[in-house]
Amino acid sequence: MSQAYEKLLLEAYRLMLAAFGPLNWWPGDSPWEVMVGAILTQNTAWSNVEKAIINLKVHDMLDVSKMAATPIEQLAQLIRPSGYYKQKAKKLKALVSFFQREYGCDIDKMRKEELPGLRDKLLGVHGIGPETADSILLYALDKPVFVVDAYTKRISSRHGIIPESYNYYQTQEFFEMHIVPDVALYNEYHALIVYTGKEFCRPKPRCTGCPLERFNAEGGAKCT
DNA sequence: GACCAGGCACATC
DNA sequence: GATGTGCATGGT
Repeated sequence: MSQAYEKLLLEAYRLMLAAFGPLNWWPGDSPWEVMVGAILTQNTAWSNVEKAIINLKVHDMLDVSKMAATPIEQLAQLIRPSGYYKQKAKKLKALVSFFQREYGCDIDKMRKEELPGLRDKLLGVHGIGPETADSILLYALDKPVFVVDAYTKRISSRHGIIPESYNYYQTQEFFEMHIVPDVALYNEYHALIVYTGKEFCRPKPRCTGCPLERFNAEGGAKCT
């Protein structure tokens, strides 16, 4: 483990936490709601996901067996505000089947499973890719997995911490290599990155006021 | 009206 | 294994 990167990443965390945190993620009342939210938020603003989840709740559809019994077209209409609604309805159905088949809808049974295997099983479900799998592992199942998203890559590459060319797994390995595996820490770290990214690290950057401005100078890299 | 949002599956090379 | 494309709503 590189001491320098360890220190750098903890300092970035400290700065973001001082500015915004703690954020107490994931916004959801139950592990199942977290899993559903993880699908719905794919490439979508969370405000739109909230509308879809409210629809599900109002129709008493945030329930595994009821979701299973509901026609996919009806499910799709309920989640329409979250965008890509036909695809996401199919993905939710796949998640429901998986949760029923593998765990009998028992979240504790799922939580007891070991990491490499559990992750691979999630990745085998239609609609669950690396980020969705890791979000579920960390935020619904309390596994010490560092979640990488567009903001994670953008922020860390703009600050010169990782090369822009790093893919999901290279980025994840870097963070997990330099930050001690701790569920609460990984939880808050990812939340802070997303929050900071939303505010200050958009594709067309305007980084004034970013809590990592001081970090720029110290790290020798600019958020351009 | 353009751009963006807490990706993924699938086709193609 | 890397790269390109379709998917869709709602806020700024």
